[in-house]
Amino acid sequence: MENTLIEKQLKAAADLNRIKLLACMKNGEVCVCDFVDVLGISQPAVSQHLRKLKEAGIITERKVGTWKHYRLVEDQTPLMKGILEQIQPLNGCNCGTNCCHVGGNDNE
Amino acid sequence: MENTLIEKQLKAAADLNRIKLLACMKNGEVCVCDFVDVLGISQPAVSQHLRKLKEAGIITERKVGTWKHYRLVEDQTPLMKGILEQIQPLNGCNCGTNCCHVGGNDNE
DNA sequence: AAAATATATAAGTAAATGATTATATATAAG
DNA sequence: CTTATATATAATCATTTACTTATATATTTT
Repeated sequence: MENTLIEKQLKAAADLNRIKLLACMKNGEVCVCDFVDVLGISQPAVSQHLRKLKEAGIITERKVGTWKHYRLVEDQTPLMKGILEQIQPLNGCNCGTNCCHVGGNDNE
Repeated sequence: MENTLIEKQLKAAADLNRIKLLACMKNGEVCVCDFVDVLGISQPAVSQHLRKLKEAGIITERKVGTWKHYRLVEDQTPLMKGILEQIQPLNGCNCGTNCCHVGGNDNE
């Protein structure tokens, strides 16, 4: 893996809010609205963090109606595998439990 | 390992110049003057990068007369072990070969 | 002791970053 | 078709960062 990709992924991971986003996604898909509650920052701020993680190839997205579900990509680089192993999963933030569309959960 | 240490070490590693410093030190001790040539930045800039790596607990130093030799700490955190594995060693920058005191090498 | 050398610290600056508010887009619901 | 909802983008701003030059400290050499 070349140094520039290493740098890009390290930069993407080197932020406490983005670490928390990754910690959330260790349990599965999460939608944007959940992250807003978890991080206590504005929706656009969350959106921008997610974009940075996506551009580094760490996460991917899936559109579900109006919502967007984000998750870790399946084949992480060796670098990200190692980093993700060290991040403790964060519960209570995935769509299944407290998503914006609780009571009408459309995960299958 | 708690998230704040993870963040600190990721931030310390998430810079191309500091990645190169780490790549140099994979081969052993390096002194500051060597880094100046390798990175093409000023001596104070190098000094500041090294301080950041030191404050994150990634490297340590040893004083040798007027010089200071820097090296990776022996017991890296699991996080840093993983990251360092992905950084390719960079040759031609350690004290043994082109140090400021070539011809009077005092490594033992 | 004075001069030279290696490194660190301080002060200042430009660029990058992470937040905000405002707005745009897209889908869903009435 | 209008309104509401979820997310993204744009514009702006404050903070942090990475550099520079200037200076301080410590050691060695003369």
